[in-house]
Amino acid sequence: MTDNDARKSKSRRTREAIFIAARRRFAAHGYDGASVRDIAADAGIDPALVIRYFGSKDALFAEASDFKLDLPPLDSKMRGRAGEYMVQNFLDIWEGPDAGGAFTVLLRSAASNEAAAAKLREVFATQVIPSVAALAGTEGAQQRAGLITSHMLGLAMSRYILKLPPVVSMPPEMIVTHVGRAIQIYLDTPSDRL
Amino acid sequence: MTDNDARKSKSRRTREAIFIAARRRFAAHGYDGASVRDIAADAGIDPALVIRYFGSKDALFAEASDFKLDLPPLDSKMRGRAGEYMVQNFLDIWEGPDAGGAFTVLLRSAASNEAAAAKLREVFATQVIPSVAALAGTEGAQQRAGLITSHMLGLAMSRYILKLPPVVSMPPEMIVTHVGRAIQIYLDTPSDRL
DNA sequence: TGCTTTTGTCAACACGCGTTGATATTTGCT
DNA sequence: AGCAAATATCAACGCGTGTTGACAAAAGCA
Repeated sequence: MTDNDARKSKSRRTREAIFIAARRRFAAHGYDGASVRDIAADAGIDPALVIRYFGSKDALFAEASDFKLDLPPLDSKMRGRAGEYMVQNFLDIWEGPDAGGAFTVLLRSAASNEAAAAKLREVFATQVIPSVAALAGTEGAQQRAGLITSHMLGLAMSRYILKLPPVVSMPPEMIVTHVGRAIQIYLDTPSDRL
Repeated sequence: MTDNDARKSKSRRTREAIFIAARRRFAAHGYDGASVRDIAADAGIDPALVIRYFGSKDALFAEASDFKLDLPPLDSKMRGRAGEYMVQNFLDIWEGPDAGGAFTVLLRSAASNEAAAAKLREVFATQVIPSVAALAGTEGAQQRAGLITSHMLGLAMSRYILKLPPVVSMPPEMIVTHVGRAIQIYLDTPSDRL
């Protein structure tokens, strides 16, 4: 047991164990496919504790699928390369140490779970659209964001959820180059030509 | 009861009623969310009949999610506009009279159901890749198909499954124009620059 | 040491699920 | 009409689910 762990109260540590197990299970099997009993088993505790710590399976899922995109602000120098930059950032998030994080949880369940879908729509409205607006102007930001998200979401689905073989084995640079270019076009298209 | 119906044996009609109800339920709620009892209720019959006619829920789902893309062959004249053409075709399928068909069933469940995901991968391998190869050559067809599918799949997710408002309300021509152009680029990029 | 609060276990509940076999009803044929 | 086959109903099974409340062990504090 590390010092770090020792400093945490026991309750905090089990709560975290449950949370981590839940995120992994939800990310791998979706909301329906991950049972409270499975999560409890992974965390090494009794199923009843899951409920005691989080109130309900729904509440646990809500917490496990909560996240912020916080796209780092764009350096003005790379205007014109914002597309590539966004895709690179996207890959970093999905393939970084926190893979299988809240985003995976959300996307895995959103297609068959209305609550998850609603949360995803909210993320889109409150985080994606404003980002795009800051980058390419308010006018037509919703359409731009819609087109960009269509591509990014499909990329995530193909590569991380459905695991289509050619998409899985594509080198990151290739994705950055080509998808980046497509997104750049969506950013650069003048509003009156949308 | 129409003549058409009258000609069908009673068993055939109930089988079809079950099938239609199943496709609707699966398309709307996914594999887990659609229960045999729900489907039976929609079809106006006993749950046991569902099993007697289809063997199991799995088998019913397999049948309800089976489909062929059969993209119409490209007229050589519209080479150079193949991207727009593909997107137009895509929209026709999704928004035509058979909306909520097998494709919706599959996509709605693929994220949280491995069998559905496998079937989607199979469609991609046996129908999408060859189509792209016929259009842009064998070389790099897998990567091209991967990039194109990333965009198309994401469009389907955004517009029909998750229903992101800006994407839902986009006029078809706008989608055809912009997404079509992105796909055209994926088709036109020389193999050695992939 | 004793008492209180925290943390965890256990058994059980009510429910919905897919599926089954026995039984009833309807249909088609002679 | 009467028998046989096709079609549909019903009740029940075993199972897994989320959740609950009663109880047990552990920890913190006087």
